[in-house]
Amino acid sequence: MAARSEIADYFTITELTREFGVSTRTIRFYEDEGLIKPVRRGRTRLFRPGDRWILSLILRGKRLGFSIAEIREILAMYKEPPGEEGQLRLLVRKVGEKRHELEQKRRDIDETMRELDQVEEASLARLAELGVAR
Amino acid sequence: MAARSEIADYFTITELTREFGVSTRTIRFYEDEGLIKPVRRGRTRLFRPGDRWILSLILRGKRLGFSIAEIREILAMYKEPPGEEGQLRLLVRKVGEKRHELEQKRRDIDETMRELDQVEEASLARLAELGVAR
DNA sequence: AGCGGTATTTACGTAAAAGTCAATTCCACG
DNA sequence: CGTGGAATTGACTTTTACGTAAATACCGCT
Repeated sequence: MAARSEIADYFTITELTREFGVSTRTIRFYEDEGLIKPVRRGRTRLFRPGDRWILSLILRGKRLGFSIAEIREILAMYKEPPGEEGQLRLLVRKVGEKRHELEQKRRDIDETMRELDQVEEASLARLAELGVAR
Repeated sequence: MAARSEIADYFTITELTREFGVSTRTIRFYEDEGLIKPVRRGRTRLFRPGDRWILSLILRGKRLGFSIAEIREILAMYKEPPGEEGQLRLLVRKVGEKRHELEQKRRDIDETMRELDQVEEASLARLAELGVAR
């Protein structure tokens, strides 16, 4: 039973590669970048649920076209809110900016979807013609 | 009046760089990649409205995290639908795949938005506490 | 004819995000 | 105890998407 680490609540790196479809190199890269910090037993990495959660956040960010640097920023927002007022206001502002970016992406998706709909419609219409003609 | 090309309906490369906030290098790169095909007067590029439209599609694709190769595929879908049935069916399938990708991105955006909402809420709550305490 | 400004071409450079490869190291098992 | 399979490390390589610089060309104006 090599698939499951013996002490529960820990994932091995290969479990995560299988679950998320990424390579070990990729996960190690994110660790080198300081995004994930798995604990170690000897030299081998042990990923806790929190690490797994962060990995999923990273991959989600990548799907949305965010760079590692941007993902790092987003992750930073998820830490406990700072105690100081100025930092809090700054955080609120950053959240607002990210929201605008995401709204733009949503508009981009909607437009693209509409265009794809038209492509499909035209194709189906053309197929119908062919079907009738046969 | 160097800003506007004298024969209407044509845009110069710098007009486009200004409008879209990209460099001439970027636009030329997309041309090298075969995505845009401006006409030439001598050696200088003249962009027609269609070229401008394609450029906006490319940049929209980039905002959504698509690679040049993926954008090339999407653009290919926008050409007149093929006449042959097999090609038409293939096109319809590709459109479906892209739609799934976009739907995934939309889910990703929604999740991220929800998390940002929570970050903002927590921050505002913390700010309120500080306000009260002062 | 000369000049300033804009475009083009060619070629090399580079940063981000991994892939690949080789050399260990660590174990659990027979 | 030694061996095969998973993990790690470090170094080098690759791909993508442009940046940047140098040399050259063209265009309208004076």
